[in-house]
Amino acid sequence: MKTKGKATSFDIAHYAGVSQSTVSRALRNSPLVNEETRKKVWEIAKKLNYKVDKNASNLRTQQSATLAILLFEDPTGDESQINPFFLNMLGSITRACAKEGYDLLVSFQSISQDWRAEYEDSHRADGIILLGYGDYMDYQSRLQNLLAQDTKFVCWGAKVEGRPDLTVSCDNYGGGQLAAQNFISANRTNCVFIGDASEHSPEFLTRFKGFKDKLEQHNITLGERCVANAISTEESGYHATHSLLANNVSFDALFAASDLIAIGAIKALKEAGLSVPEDVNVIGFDNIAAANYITPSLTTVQQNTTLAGQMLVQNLLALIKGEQITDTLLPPKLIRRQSTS
Amino acid sequence: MKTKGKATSFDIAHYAGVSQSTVSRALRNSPLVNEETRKKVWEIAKKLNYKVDKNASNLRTQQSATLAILLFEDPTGDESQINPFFLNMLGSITRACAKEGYDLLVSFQSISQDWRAEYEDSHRADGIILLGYGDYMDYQSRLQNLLAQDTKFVCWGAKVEGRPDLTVSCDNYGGGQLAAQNFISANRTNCVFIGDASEHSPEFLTRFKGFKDKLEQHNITLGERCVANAISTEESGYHATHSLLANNVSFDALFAASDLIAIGAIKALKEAGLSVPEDVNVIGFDNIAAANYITPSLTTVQQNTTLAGQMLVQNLLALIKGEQITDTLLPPKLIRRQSTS
DNA sequence: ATTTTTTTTGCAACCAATTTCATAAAAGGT
DNA sequence: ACCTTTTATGAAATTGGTTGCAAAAAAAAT
Repeated sequence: MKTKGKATSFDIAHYAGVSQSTVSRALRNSPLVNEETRKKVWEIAKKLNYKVDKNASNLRTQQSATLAILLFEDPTGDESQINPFFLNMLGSITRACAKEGYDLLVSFQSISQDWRAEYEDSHRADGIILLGYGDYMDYQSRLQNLLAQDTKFVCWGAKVEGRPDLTVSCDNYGGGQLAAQNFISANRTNCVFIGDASEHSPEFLTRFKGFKDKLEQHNITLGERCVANAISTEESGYHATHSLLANNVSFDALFAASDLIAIGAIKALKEAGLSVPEDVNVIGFDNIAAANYITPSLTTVQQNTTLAGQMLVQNLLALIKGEQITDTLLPPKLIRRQSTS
Repeated sequence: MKTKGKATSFDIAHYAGVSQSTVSRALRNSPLVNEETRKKVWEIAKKLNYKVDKNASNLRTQQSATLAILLFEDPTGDESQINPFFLNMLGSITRACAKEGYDLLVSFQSISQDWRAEYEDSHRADGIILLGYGDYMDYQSRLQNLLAQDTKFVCWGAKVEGRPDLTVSCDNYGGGQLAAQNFISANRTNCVFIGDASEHSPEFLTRFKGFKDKLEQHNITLGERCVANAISTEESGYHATHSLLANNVSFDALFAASDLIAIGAIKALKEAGLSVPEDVNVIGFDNIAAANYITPSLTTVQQNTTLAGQMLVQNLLALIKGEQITDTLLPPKLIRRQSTS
């Protein structure tokens, strides 16, 4: 038994002495075909090493059993390094997809450029997952576009009031509160926040709000001078902390909007002769692998990436099925390590 | 202008008052169509937000502009953590694909199970990239299968004599030599190696060989007792080093087959009251992010993941085009940090 | 033996593009 | 004006499955 090129269902039909439709039915285990026939067809299919042509199949059925993920690059534009947190998310999303029998198309996107969010339009994918920090203000009109085209998609990240996209996110507000509570318990009341606390980074802003509100509940106010802007990189965290110190802001507790920022901050503190946690308590956000490796190891608000991946996929699939779904908020968890006392 | 459902080329044809064939040609910028017609078609296409249906297109052209990557899980079976080195590779491969205008299908695979390497057979992808450590002996027959089916694929990892697959890999032998050379220069001659130095992990074995050969060139022999078996995890590295110490093997230089192993090793050394680098010099392999964050920071043999991703994609595309390609060996580079003196 | 019901099967339309081939229209040459 | 060449277009076949519909075959009921 031999074939030139790839075997098709017609080849099988020929060898099995049945029609091609019957082959198709047999292979999809349709109850319409006789048990014997089914067996014969499967046997021959295996012998010919036949595989359904997904293009043909998808074309006919108008679906693809594939999801796409758009990863928005960090604003750094740094070619070499990808934010480890998102790499983690990518891993868990891939796993979640596999579990549901879906394939995953991966694509990196520059925020600045036009999205190549054509996957769903071009029938490559049944739905899209959007993932990434960055200036969310840019997204707005594009999200509207996706909605207008009735594209199925879910976003990772903060829910923004008035934005109609479906999101899965960590409870950033609660996470900020956790950090504040920890400082309060340790009686560290001279707090600073490092990170972009503007509407350009809704996640960071929400973390900041939770942090600030919890502090205020305990009559601690966070002055303007106690907030230093930073994007989610080590360098940015380093510089922000550095300038804070240069401005003679004194503090004994530092909450960073992300672990990378925290790592940079610790470096700046050390260089300034301050010790962590004795002089300054530090808490980060994400719980990336490095948080456990640095010295002192970093206390941080963990985002459950495994669960996040699962929920993103699950919600997207539900959305595709036409079910009514709502935004999902995942509980954060404080991982205590050496950087807090 | 409105459409129910997605617009097709027929819709455009209708609005443009031309045939569907002409629309297809116009959109693909065929020189066969008149400039005016082309413009009109493009305009209408944009207005209708038309996107070529990839399923139909791929079905007809028998190609997909998509590559697939199979990531083999670490033998640990640990659900939560993915080897950061491979995550990095995934990132750089994704980038390389994007640069070449290809999409990437990602799939995690358990080595134990049957591969779902059907992407190419089922016309989902034009070629496959295989990535992962693990027991390569298992792969053998499966690789043969792929070859028999004329599937286009390239592997990341050590070239194994007699195995006919095309590989892109780091010069592991040279990397091992680099490590040895460094120890020799520092006059550290009581060396040990941690990692699976068997044919089950050809990469590790090659690193070991390079290490051992270079030492022997300087009349230093590496006894059997100086090799401790470990897979590529922190825990495994910890335990291997621990048992080495328990067996009273004394050494002043340790070469780990991977950074994760090295990190575990350093932990074990510290616990045994040994200091790094004073008592023991440690060198790892990979240069994962954590290598830079641990204390002392880890001297390691860097694998250039960016280049690796590019070469994998580049070679695979060449292979698909039918070009003659050869195995690629990438130069390793020693990154000196605090763990060596 | 005949009718009714159930189980299997095949024909052919369909999905949305690409591409070959034939042909019409326009341009160029004498 | 007539023939040749060039340019632009459309009709229709093709890709490999899936599925509605009609019909044949088998089983059950009368």
